[in-house]
Amino acid sequence: MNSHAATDSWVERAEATLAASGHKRGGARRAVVELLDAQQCALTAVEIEDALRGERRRVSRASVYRILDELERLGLVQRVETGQAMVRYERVCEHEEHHHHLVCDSCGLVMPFSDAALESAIETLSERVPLKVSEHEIVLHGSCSDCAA
Amino acid sequence: MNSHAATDSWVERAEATLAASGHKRGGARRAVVELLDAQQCALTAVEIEDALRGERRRVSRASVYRILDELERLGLVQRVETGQAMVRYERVCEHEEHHHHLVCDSCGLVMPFSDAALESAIETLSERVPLKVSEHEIVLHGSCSDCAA
DNA sequence: TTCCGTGCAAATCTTTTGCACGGTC
DNA sequence: GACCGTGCAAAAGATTTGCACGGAA
Repeated sequence: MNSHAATDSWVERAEATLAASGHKRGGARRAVVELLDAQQCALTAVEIEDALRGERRRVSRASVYRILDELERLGLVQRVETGQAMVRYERVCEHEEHHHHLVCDSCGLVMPFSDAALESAIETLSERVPLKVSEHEIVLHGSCSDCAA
Repeated sequence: MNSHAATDSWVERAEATLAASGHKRGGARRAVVELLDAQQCALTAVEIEDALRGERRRVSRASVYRILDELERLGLVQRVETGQAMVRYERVCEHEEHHHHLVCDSCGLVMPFSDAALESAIETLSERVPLKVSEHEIVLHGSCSDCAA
């Protein structure tokens, strides 16, 4: 029934990957997965808990952390370290442009950005470095338009 | 006696900046400053505490955090988020090349690197982005030569 | 029926804070 | 002598873990 076309949504891929790795379904995890799929940018565990409490169904914070942990292990989400108190998480899309983050140190706003020149510099660089590079994270800090005004 | 030439060491600049901002001297802070000056790369608060316990003089962890916090506020050290449990800190040198970090996710090793093309990509990019960029942090994750072997 | 997913509460770990004492200016 | 720097212990905040129950297979 399910297609395996390149247009599969992230939710579908997540569910499939979870099933393939021997997980049963669960209401809390489904809610988290659907919430993450609807996001523009990275969320903290607490933000996820709060969003779900109002919207879909209540999910305990412990479950949020456990679910994020498992999704990360399966490569479905990635951690984003913004230098703020809490770690953020966002879905990893196969067919989408790789992006990084802008952080406003004044109000905490986090925005995504992407830049081809930057990616290419990273790629070139990765081969000259004494590390078998698997991932990279870039965060620009500063003041957003509102805060700089 | 002290010169103010461009060859002033980081320790000297740190002491001068601290004095200028109204700080008295203190044995714990001097020990932390000297330890940081001797480092090749970023340390955690706990690593600093441990290193000092053996070497110079015992410094309480609370003091380590307070000292790092103050040094960061004065622009003398910078935080490095490696995605590991604890934040790392390293001195900021005026006359030294800006650098970033390689992190081995397997053994935790942290190494510095620098790359002109990367910096230039960041610089160009910073002007096109909806954020008044003040700093940037780049971390490459992977396996070091030992762990990849 | 078996075992996983989840909630709750307690534990753990990192970082911060309150308070008192001793040193610097 | 006034005030800052520091240690100690407790607090605070984020994340993890132990345990028991209910739901999925």
